[in-house]
Parts: sequence; structure tokens; C-alpha cells
Amino acid sequence: MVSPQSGPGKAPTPPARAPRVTAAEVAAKAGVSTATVSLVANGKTSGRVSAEIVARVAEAISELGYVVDSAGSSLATGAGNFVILIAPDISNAFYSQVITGIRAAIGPDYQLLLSVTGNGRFPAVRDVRKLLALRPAGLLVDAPSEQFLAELAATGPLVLLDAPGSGGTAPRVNFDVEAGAAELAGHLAACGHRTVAYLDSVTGTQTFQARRRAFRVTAEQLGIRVLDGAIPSTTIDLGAAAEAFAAAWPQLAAAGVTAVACATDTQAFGVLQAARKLGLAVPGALAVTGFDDLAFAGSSDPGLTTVRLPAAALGEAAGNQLKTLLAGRAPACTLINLATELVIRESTGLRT
Amino acid sequence: MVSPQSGPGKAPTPPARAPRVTAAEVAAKAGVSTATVSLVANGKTSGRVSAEIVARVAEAISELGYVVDSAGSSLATGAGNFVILIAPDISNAFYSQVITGIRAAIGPDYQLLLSVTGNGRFPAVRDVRKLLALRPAGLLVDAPSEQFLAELAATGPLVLLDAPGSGGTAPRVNFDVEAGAAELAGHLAACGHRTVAYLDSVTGTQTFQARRRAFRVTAEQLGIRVLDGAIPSTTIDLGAAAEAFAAAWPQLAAAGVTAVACATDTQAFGVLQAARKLGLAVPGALAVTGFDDLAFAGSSDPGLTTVRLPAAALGEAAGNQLKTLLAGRAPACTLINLATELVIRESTGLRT
DNA sequence: CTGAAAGCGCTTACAG
DNA sequence: CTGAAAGCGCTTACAG
Repeated sequence: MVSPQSGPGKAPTPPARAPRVTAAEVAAKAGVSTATVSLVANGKTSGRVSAEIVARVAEAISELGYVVDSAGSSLATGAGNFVILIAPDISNAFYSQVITGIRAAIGPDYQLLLSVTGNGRFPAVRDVRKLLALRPAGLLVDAPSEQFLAELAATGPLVLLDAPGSGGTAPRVNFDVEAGAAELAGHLAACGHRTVAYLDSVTGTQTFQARRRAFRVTAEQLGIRVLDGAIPSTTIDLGAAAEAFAAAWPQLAAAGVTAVACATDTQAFGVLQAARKLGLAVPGALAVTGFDDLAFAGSSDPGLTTVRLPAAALGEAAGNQLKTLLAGRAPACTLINLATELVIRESTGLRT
Repeated sequence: MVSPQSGPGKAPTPPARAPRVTAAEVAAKAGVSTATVSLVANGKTSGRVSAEIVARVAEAISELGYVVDSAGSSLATGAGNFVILIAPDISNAFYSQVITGIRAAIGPDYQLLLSVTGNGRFPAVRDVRKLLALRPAGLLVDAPSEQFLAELAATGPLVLLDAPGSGGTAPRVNFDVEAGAAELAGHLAACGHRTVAYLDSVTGTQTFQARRRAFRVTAEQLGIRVLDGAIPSTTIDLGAAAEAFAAAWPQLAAAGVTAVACATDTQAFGVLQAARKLGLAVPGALAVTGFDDLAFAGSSDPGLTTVRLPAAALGEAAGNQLKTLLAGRAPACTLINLATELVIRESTGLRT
């Protein structure tokens, strides 16, 4: 009958923390041991606890509003009941769909928490360790750099998202960015472009290297000259991309550049914005393209030609892989490659 | 000298978890007790541990790569060293800046984790409890509903963001959305609009009620008729807003609506997209406005007139308030109201 | 079918 | 200045 609210002797030392309901309180109320409470709370009762007692304990749990304490549980079992998604830029609109997919896949048994890092940057060793010290049940890592992956070395259930070419044994779910990049290069060639610049993301990430390389290779096969690095790489930030492009434009113009391919839609929007300020007609004077197909791509001025990456499908596939891992099984398929698709809008057009 | 990697008797039962370095191992290596390791690891040594021992332990810590285990620490102290931000739609581009502000303010002592919920929806009681069971050191809650706040009742360090009019005693950092909404109404009146529709967010959230109410009140004072609910409220999603607007347009047109004010930029982008598909000239046939001033607002077609909400400042102020709370102090100021500003672009214009 | 007890890794009075 | 010990809340063999 330990009523936490009414205990007169409760030490009021810390702030006004909510009184934590413990298994011991539930046990007392139901007249059983904490071991039994644990069994019931975790649904491990089959053939181990009588139906009558299960009912009694369940009632006490719901009356008291008991929730298994994560710290205690983690300590005893080795890991908590939550999963952490690490991504370089979670606030990118792109992740909204990825996250929705993940949640749908992992279900209600695990909480999904996001680790936030700087703009398009990955956390330092130090931060990774702190994250691991939290004892997540599993980790989802989006668009990791090689270095990051190395630091992460062998840490329990792990699924990689959008991580082409990474070593290691973790299951991966990728976009077929190469096919998309090639298709994009083909489109620009068909539009008559002969000299283009590529604006890359500053993140040292495989997926961006793959986009850039595939674009370049196909473009050059088709007789397009690709000015690599003519625009310094930027974070995945509209403003940063706008600035970088504006600064580089005189040089690009002199070199005869008629199109800029960007590693992400967000950067492409920045280029569009800068182009407008510079008085450049798009696509007349300059064509612009991205990767992602964010919802905004349909309402930018002009609409953005971009390589669509199926974000929700990525999240869902990754969530499913992780769930398999968490259940202690090996995924049937260790590498999933999702098809991409070129979406043509007004930001590119036939050159006359 | 317990080297975790080399122990031959290590049970290989679970997956390939990284060997966890414990305080006991550090203590053994440094020839001290775990109590001393704890003191050193937490920087609580001043006047309690000799410089020589501090150095010895620190060296062992860095050699072993020891990180204080969050579960153990949480259990012992009552709370972990991380903070959770709960927001209805974290993948909104808006939060990128809020998060940056928060991180800058709380510094490296606390990890920032985001709780992800559905599109513009708040987590259920069940999820909140699971979150609290994780024992966060503090909570930041953005744009909460009344109901959510009630469920949260008295749970240690808590700061509310963009939560006008909420009861309770938690420190709050708000936008002065009323002033912005009034300014917006004034602008539409000056442009000659006489009948406007308001597209609200479906979230049952104070900040949205405040935006809507303030807009309506000022608009009506200025002789504008506001069609409330003529467009059903939507989630903060471009596509949902586009659909809702398109479906409602025949009715709006019949009622003489010449402008749509949206609760968020994202929804406004949806209306812009739908208007384009319907062949409506913006702002000629229809003016559109939002709230936020996302980076995209400058590159939509046409540029979006919107009430700028200083997102980074919000995050930073909230982070500072929380830090004060975490330090056990009471914030000097319990309600911070950040100024907003109307940004006029091409999506609104003088009516002829 | 049920409970007593050990142990997960840490922190914090308390002795010395 | 330093360490032995209790305790945070839970889970899991192990007895019964």
C-alpha cells in the first residue's frame, strides 16, 4: 500500500519529479513478487504465470500507471527498448518520410529517437560513444561516412541506410543513385548541354560520392564536360548553396557552363534562388537539377528536375531489417537496392 | 588487468556487442576504487582527489576509451545526461534551426534526442510514459496541445516552446504570433482583400489557435470577412494542404475569396502548388500567405509572403532556460516572447 | 507456478 | 584524500 503521492516522509530534495511507480509498488499492490511483475509487464507469462495472477498484476499495473523503467531494464538486460537513428541532417524534409517508414516498420515495441548533429555533419567519436552509452537496442545510420562507420565498429544491431559501397557486414538499404545519376546525365545531354558544373555536399559520404561519380562518368561518355569542384561543396543548406553558386558564377559563365547538377534538392533550391537574384533565366540561361524530389520540388520557381529517391520505402525497408536483427535473426537479404527515377520539370529544358 | 577483448571465457551469447568498458576495469588499471573513477569521470574532483591520482585515472579512461554508462548512471542519480525534444513534426525544415539553437545553448554536457511522432500529431500517453521511462534529464516540448500538457504533469525540468496560453508553471519561450498575425491581416486589408479563407493546422495546438484568432480579430476589425473552416484543417504537409485547398476552391470562389492565409509555410506551398494546377494566377486571382519564413519561402513560385518566426532564437532561448533548470536554478524570466515580422514577397499584391 | 537472491554499472553518503 | 558499501529498478537463472 505504498502510495507514492501520500508518503509524508518523501524527500523533497530534487525538483518536482513525478513520483516514479516501481515494480515493487505494483508487486505490493497485487500481492506478488517483483519477479512476477516483471514477467507480466514484459508479456513473458505463457506457461509461467497463472491466468489469475496475470490478471491481478495487469490490473495493478494499469491502476498505478506502471511503466517498466528503462534504466533498470537496460542495466539488467544489456540494452534499452529504443532505437536511435543517426543522420547528418534530420531536419531535411526528406527525413520526414524516412522516419514515417521506419516507425511503420519497427512498430510500437521500440521507441524511435533521433540523434541530432550539425548541418550535414556527422557526430564525433565522442558523441557516438555517448549515444552508445545510452544502450540503444539498435542503431540506424543514414548516409554515413567511412570514418564514421569505422568508429562505430561492431556494436550490436545496426542497419545502414543510403550507404553504397561501405564495407562491413551490416545490412544495408540503398538507393540506386547510380542509375538515377546516369539517367540525369542522359537527360542533360539530350537537352543539348555540353558544359555543366556539379555542386556536391560537403559531407564525406558514400552516397554523395556515388552520385557525383556516376553522373560524371555517364556525362563524359555523352560528350559533356563536367567541371568538378568549380563550385565548392556546401552543407545541405539552401543559403550556403546559394552563396557558393553566386560566388562561382562569373567563373562558371566564363567556362561556358549551362547547367548545374546538385547533390540534393535543397542545394538546388539555393542555386535557383541565387540564379534569380543574378537575373539568370532558368532553364534558358541555366538548367538546375537535384536529388531527392522533396515535396517542394513541385512548387519551386521553376519546378525542379530531380532524381526521385523513395524515402518512405527506404525507411520501411531499413526498419524491417532492424526488426529482424533485434529478434536475433539474420535478414534474408543483406543488401536492398531501391530503384530511383528521374522526374523532369521546368528547371531543365531543350537548349536551342 | 581485465582486458575485455581477450577474456577467453566471455559468453558469446548475444550478437556481437562491443565489449563495454566499465568503471571497474578503469579502476583496476589505475589502481584505485570505482568511486574515484566516478569522481574523475564526472569532473567532481576539486579538493577531493589528488592531482596525481586524477592524472592516473584520466589516462586509464582515455586509454580504455571509457564512457560512463548511461543506464547505470541514470539509475544511481535518477536521470540520464540527455534531453528530449518532443515536437509534432520534427522533419519540418523549421526545426532545423530550432535544433541548432538548442544545441548551441545546452552545450556538450547533454545529448539532444528527438522524439518522433506522426505528421503534426502528438504522442499518446503511452508513448510519453515510455519517453519518461528513459529518464531524460529534461524535456523540451514544442507546440504542445493542452491535453498533452496535462498528461505530462510535473515531470522535472521542462521548457515549453511556442506554447502561448498554456497553463502550468513551466518556463515558456513563445513567438509573438499575435502581432505577426495582426500585421498580416493589415497587409491583406491594404492590398484590398475583402474576403479571405484561413487554412489551419489540424494539431490541437495553442500556437495555431492564437495565430488564427489574432488574424481573424484584426481582419474583421479592418472589414475583411474571414471564412473560417471553409477549408478543412490539414496536417502540416504540402500534399494534404494542396488537396484540401483544391477540393474547397469551387466553394471559396463562389464566396468571393481572394486570399488564403495558411497556418504554416508548408501548407502555403501546398496551396501555391494546387493554385498552379487550377490555373489560378497568384497573386492576381488569389493571394497566399504562411507562417514561418522557411528558407524555401524565398524560392517558391511565387515567393511567399509570410510571418517570420525566429526559429534559431527560439531554440537558443529554450535551451538556455532548460540549462538553468538543469543546474537547479530558477530561470530569471519565466516567459520569453520573441518578436515576429511580416515578410512581404510576391504571393500577395495590390488588388486592382 | 512462484519467490528469494544475485547482479547489471554507477554514484553517494559515510568512515577512515 | 580514498575506499567499502549500500542502493537505484530491473531481469533472470535457480530453487522450491
